Amino acid sequence: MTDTLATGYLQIGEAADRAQLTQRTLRYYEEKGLLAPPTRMEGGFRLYSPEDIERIDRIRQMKDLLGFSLAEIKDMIEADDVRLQMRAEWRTDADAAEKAAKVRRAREATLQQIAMLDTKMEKMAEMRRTLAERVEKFDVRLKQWEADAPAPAVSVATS
Amino acid sequence: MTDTLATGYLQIGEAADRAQLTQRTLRYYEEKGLLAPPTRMEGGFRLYSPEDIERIDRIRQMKDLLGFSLAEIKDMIEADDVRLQMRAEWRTDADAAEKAAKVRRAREATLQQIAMLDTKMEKMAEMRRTLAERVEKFDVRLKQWEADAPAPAVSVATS
DNA sequence: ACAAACCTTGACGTGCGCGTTAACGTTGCT
DNA sequence: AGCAACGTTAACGCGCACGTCAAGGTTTGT
Repeated sequence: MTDTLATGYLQIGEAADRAQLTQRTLRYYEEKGLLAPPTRMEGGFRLYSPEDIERIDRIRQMKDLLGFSLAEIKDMIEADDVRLQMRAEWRTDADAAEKAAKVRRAREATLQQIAMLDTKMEKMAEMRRTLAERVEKFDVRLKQWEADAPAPAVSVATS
Repeated sequence: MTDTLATGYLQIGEAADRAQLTQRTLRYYEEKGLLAPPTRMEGGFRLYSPEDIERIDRIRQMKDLLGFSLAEIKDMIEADDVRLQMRAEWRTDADAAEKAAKVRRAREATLQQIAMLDTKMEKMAEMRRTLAERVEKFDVRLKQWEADAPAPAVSVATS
């Protein structure tokens, strides 16, 4: 229960608990290159920075939401790498326009992710419409069969 | 290339092609109870009705869109069963209010599916917002580093 | 100094969602 | 009747995403 060096760094147990994942999963993600190797204590214990924690949460989010493979997710979070590097390593502007190119690529990748989110959401909206129609047809059938309903009608927004 | 009995019935090959799945996958879905055993020709060849085809497509849609397990999808399409039964077996109203109960359960299930779609879409919208913000931050960084951009700015809707 | 809690790296096991032969039967056309 | 195209079941295999020991090292509190 120690706060792990007073800073926001966490050992793998706490990190796993907070992300609703297991330690095994975090190590596995590291193996697969989804997570950068975190810093370690002298004894070898992993120490996850707040940025690491943030990234872990984003991975879980993408996994739960989109249902992609880890390989696909790995590709998608390259943009995330750049963003996290911007936070830390950025005043170390040794090389010049090379980083700008990186940022541009990250920008493009993010735009593509937005586009794919849009198409997914559009398809889900379509699915929602057909489901709502279906509910209304059920309602019609039910009112057709019986005059009095035990539960009052619950309205469903039709698009 | 024969039209398979002039009606809309399809053999497994054609059915698989249209749904962008393999024959193996269709048989597997049948094994797992996602697909009802279709009618057969005298020799044992599977014949999928238009309703079967429709259902196959819905399963694929759900798999691609939601990223659920087949077991979860199986639960979700119980409501679909009722709907398809309404089309065919429904003038055979031998038992009375028992079917009404079925319809009510299907209705409830469909409502729950709509609710889960809504929460998923909300989360995706949130993700979209953070991605859009991220793009803008990239843009700021880029304009900060260079005065002229080779590609003109592409606007991203902010929520 | 010692124990309890926490961590480490292997390495093997597991469930899912199919892919892939193998061996064989059916259909449709000529 | 024969052949190509299409289908059948059964069984084994495989990659993914971890779960689950095993055997040992580290940290922390007392």
